[in-house]
Amino acid sequence: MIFHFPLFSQILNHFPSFFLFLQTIVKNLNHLPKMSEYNFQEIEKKWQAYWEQNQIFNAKVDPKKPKFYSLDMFPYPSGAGLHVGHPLGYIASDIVSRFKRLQGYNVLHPMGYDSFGLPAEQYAIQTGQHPAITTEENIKRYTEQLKNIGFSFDWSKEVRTSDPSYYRWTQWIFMQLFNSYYDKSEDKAKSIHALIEKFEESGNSKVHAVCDENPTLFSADEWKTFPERIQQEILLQYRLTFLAETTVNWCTALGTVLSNDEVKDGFSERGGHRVERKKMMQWSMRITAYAERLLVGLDTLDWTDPIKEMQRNWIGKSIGAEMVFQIKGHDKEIKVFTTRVDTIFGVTYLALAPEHELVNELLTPAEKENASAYIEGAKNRSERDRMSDVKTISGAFTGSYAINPFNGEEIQIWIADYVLAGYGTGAVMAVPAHDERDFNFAKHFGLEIRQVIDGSMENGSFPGKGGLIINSGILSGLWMKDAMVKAIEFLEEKKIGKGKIQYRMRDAIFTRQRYWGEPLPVYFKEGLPYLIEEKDLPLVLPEVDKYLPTEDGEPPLARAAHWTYKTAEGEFPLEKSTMPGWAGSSWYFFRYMDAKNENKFVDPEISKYWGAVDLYIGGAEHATGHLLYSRFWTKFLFDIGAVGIEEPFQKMINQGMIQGRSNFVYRIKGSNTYVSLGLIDQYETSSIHVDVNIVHNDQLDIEKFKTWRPDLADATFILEDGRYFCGAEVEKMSKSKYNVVNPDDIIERYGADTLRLYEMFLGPLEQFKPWNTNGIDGVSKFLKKLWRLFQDKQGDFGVSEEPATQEELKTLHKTIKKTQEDLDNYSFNTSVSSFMICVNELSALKCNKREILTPLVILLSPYAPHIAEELWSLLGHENSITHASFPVFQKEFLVENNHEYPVSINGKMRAKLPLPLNLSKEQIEKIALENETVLKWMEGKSPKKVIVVVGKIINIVL
RNA sequence: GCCGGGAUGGUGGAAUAGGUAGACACGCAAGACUUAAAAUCUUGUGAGAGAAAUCUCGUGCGGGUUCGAUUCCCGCUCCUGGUACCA
Repeated sequence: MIFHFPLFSQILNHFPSFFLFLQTIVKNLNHLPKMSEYNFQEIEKKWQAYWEQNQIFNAKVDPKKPKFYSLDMFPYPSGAGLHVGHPLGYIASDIVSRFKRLQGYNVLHPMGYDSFGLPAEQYAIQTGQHPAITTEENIKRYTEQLKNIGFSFDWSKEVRTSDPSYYRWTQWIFMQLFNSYYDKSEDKAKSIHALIEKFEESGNSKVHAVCDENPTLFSADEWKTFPERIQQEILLQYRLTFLAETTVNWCTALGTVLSNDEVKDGFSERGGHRVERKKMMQWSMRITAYAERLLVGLDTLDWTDPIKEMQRNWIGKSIGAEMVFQIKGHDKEIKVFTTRVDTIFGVTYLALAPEHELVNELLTPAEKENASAYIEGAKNRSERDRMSDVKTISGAFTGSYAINPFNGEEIQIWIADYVLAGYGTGAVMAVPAHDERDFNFAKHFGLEIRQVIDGSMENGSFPGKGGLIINSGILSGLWMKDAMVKAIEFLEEKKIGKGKIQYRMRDAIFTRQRYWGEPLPVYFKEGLPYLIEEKDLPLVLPEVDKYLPTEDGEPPLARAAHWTYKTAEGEFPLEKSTMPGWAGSSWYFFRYMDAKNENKFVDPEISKYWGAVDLYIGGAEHATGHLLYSRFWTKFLFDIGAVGIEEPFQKMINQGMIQGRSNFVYRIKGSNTYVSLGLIDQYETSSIHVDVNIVHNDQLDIEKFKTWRPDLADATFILEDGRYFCGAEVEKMSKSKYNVVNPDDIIERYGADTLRLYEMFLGPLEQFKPWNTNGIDGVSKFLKKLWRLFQDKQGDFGVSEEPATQEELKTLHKTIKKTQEDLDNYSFNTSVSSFMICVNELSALKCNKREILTPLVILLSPYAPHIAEELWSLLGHENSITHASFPVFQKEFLVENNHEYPVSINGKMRAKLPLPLNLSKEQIEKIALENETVLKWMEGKSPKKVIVVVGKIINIVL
């Protein structure tokens, strides 16, 4: 406000404000803190700058303090910026982080960016803009938005997966995987050199290691005579990351490999081009080596059961047996995996996947034409298509027969696309009587159905688990379990099979034919892969003229001018594929600990101190991808001694997505007239999305609406009570639905503290819920009310030094207790309520005592840190409130002497009796039965039973 | 299909070792302050009946256990997330 020299009359007119003005001058002279109305914009800027300048949240290793590592899933910085749904989890973890600091923990709370990814590449293809530039801009925007919310992130530890100083270590980890194999006897990854030593000593027949199917056996002498080429080929069968032929969805028109999601009915989702299943050399990670440890490890984790269950299903352990069937008139055999070897006498046919290696050989001339056509058709359907189409039963007879080794019976061999090439052996022994799919198939093609477990076949097939085996030769009369054991004994005795554990999980493909990803530190000599030298890391992504594949279908890196590697032996081509999105995100939680280290991916001493993540917050959509890969890499890094923990995320919470809430206006068809919601049934209207930011409490801001789009300038309205009400619906938050709410707008209007409180107040963290800005006034009012507690009658800062009353202390300690309990349960929404109750009660008590307000401000500081810092400093503290201690709950303030007993008569609450808590059951009963209201309800009857629960309730049964 | 999660006022939600359903907010209504508005404050607000006291009903639906059920058990309906022929 600008101050003019006022005329006397004006002074009189503005007497109160002039008086205040003088008073402010006086206060300033006395160096008393001055206080105006709650100006969140000024306060929030001030404290955000203070935190940054003073490095308040910089986490340093401190062995004297207990540590707490609180982590958010880092975002992909998209071009659209943050919407109001993104920070939900970040706010929750920030509250926990700040709370833990108050409890004396040394807290590591970092943030960074998962900045390799498709959208930036897609944008680059369209515009020619280098993805690094787009990414940089997006990160800048994200960081700015995040900083506005006042998170206590330690920004000095920021990581970006697309930064060469970061991905050199992603490449380094890849190299370690390349240089390792999985030793089954020791159940851990070991150096490939140890394997070479074993080969030199005794060949590979005694090696117990995870490797490709059917490795060729060799002796030590043979190994030594192999040329390097052969040796390298063999080693590749053992390395934890390896090159292998994999079937991919190849789209010639796009010149690229597509994911299953991108293929619909054999055509690309984008563009609708033909997609074929093609075998391609791809890098893979032997995650299957860790299947059992990934499964068992789940038991040690504090995650929700649904997430653990999803991982268990994904790993998909099944215990069964593998056995071979001889083929009639053929020297080859068919290997099958089954979990129900007990039903072997019920097998009436074998079914092979269309991709099975033997199918073509098995076709007899009579069946050839029909079956070949079937195979061709099935091949070009993606696995997902085949699996989602359960109802259509299809298959073709090969004309060949297999022999059941248990009874010598001849059974037909069929080709069926319900059998998947990628699981087990790609061949199934079909038992129609006890497997639903086999049953449907057998019925469809009129094959025999033979029952071998006692029970009724009325409802078709039945699994008969635990049942009695019948019609089964040597197994007849046994219970399922015993039959399994006996059958496996038989197989092993005859050397035609063995007990086997099968996992559904497959090795993870590790290459993408894309530009914007980490280059693999690999070059090729005579077609075989070799690692570049460690001193040459990082292998920096080269510049290319276009971000598209080459004309002959090579990945974009093939466009780079000199994509080669020089060694003493010459210059060799480098790998042209890049790493997948999950590479960088599988270990970032380690890098945060020691983000600037140039010699190691993390210093062992530092990683030992911070250990595992104590609280990980993120969406459940990463349940099987990111969380499984991170666990895999952590276990590997543990095996090679690079880190000290086997599980990265001890505790995890999955926040629910925030959905959008769209608003609609209703236009009368063929006009520019809009009808308010309550009147739409009187007109023929069409509903149109309207920007939620020009609607408040479902009432349209008509002036803003008219300027929203040029065609609306002359719109007319049919109102209800002079107001225009909009319709609403919950949908995904997206630009096209005009329901995106930007945190920056909320912060500008209400402040970051209000945003933080409101996001928490919205409901339980895990729950899916729509964002609705209606209601934000409640928390905004709450903060203003809190502010007023610190103001005296003149509106200046003023707190009383008087000791607090019992009632005031009770209010405070009730809130301390609740806040602490809620934080332990991650129930943030109820904490906000309890703060409101507390401030309401203190306002009613007109309490402005330092003894109460100081601890209250600390309680609030994790939720609303800016206002808390400001009040804290007004209370005379020099230090940040971050360094304060969480108030100690004292239960003596909550001790009650009386309880208002609800009196129920026949289960219905009829009266209330305030009684001292020290009364006995008998005394309470006596008083209750003499009470006037109670007597009225008893209508002169005598009670059958009186239940008294001391401190709770009285129930009288008539 | 299978495996999770859920359903409570006009709205978001609260309350589970079984013990007063609807805390806290939003919205709405009335009032105070104000020349006026904003802001702020006060009161009311599950539904139905009644002038009122008060009564009846009420936590998706139908049963059950219990003195007492939003909470536990059985059977449904609907919504939602995951997964998809895994032999």
